[in-house]
Amino acid sequence: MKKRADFLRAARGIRRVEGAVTLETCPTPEAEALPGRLRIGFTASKKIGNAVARNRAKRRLRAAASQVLPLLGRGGHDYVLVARGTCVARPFPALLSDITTALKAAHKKLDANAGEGHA
RNA sequence: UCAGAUGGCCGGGUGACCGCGGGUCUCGCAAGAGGUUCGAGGAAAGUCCGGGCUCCACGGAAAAACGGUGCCGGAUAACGUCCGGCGGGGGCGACCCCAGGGAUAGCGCCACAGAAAUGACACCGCCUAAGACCCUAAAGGUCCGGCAAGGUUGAAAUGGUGCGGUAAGAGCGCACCGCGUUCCUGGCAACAGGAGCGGCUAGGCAAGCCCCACCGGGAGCAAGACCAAAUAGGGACGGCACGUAGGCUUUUUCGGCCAGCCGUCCGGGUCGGUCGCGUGAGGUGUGGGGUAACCCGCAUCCCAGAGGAAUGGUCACCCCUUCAGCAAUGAAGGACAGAACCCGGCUUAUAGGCCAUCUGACAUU
RNA sequence: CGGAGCGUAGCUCAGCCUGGUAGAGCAUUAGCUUUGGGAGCUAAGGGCCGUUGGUUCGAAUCCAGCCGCUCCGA
Repeated sequence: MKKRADFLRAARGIRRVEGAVTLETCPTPEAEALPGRLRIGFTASKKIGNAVARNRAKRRLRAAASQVLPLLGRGGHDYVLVARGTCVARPFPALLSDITTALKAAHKKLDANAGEGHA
């Protein structure tokens, strides 16, 4: 994801804080959606540090997401990973587990919401 | 062995996989794909100095104002930097620290204390020799005076110590030290040493104002150069409208100028783009000069560069640190920090480690 | 990129230029006043002057280096 509007829409969706990351997700809008495709974005604010630290945080998140999301991600959804303060110092396996648990929790909540909607 | 001093260097290593930015080659109409190569630092930081580069101003320049520098010599493109000396201070020593010109150009300040804080002074004191007086046998007392040794204060008191000298004293005289000055010797010089003279007249503060010498024109890569949309506006040429409507020429007539529409061309500027932009006060090796900073010759290499964004991630083994453990081993961690026009310095941050030279103490031979 | 200014008591500021004693208001504490509180009056406590060096006999003050903050110009 590149556009600011996409990030804002995801921020209004489901939020889940876990360890060194914040996960935000929502369904991809109809106009942008392709069957089976999920979209992902990364955010690192100035709280993380200078440009080097921010970029490193985003790179680590990108590396971790490329391992986790092909297994657990759902098509037709947008995901935003926000780096938190300890993201650069966090061990890589811990980062992976953070994203995994955040994803599972978010999906559970998503299913519950969908159930209510249908009922 | 312990404790130090100085100078220099490194700032994790190797391999595998997956990525990112620039250049280049191939394929492709293009989007892009693939190959190949390069891709952070000693401080890239703070922006405290100096320079290159670019534009502006200017007759070479000089002066005023303002700011800066401040022992001497050298290095350098230049510097407030560096090197070597000198002087002062600290340390047993290796060595370290110093904004270190001028206080007889002038102004100003020196709290409290103290008699007195600078055209020095006389509180406690010291002395009665000479002069006058009282009493007189003498001693003594008073006046007129002389003195600054001793005491007290303070950061600092017109130099210090000793001897002579004296009524008591005083550079009053002498010796040594300090200070000033003249000459001689050594040194490029700062300065050092020696001799003579002055007798002390010259307290401290210039990181108070100031004086003297030297330096500085101003701005900064968002500098600056080039290419160049749409729209609005400007100019030139041609055509249309053609004597009606508008403005100016004080008013009216005449006349003149401006103003309308269309087309072509031109130039300026905005959005945007390109260059500036890395062959350089360059790196490495080597030979030479110099005590050194540094300089010269030869060979060789091309070595980041963007839009603010790239220069990384993961794993394995090794290295180091901490913790646990008898050990095997296990766990946790790996400094300060990230180019943006460039270079020379300064300053500040920095886990840990390596090398060289030197000093002191102790022990052994 | 270039320049200017400010850090002093819990808070807001003087004092710095021209160096020797850090002070004011609010706040705090105690007492008086009031039936009690507020207001008022009186008194007290509270500061290594941002930090590290230097100059000086002596530094909040002068000088330099850092740290933090604010403002201005391009």
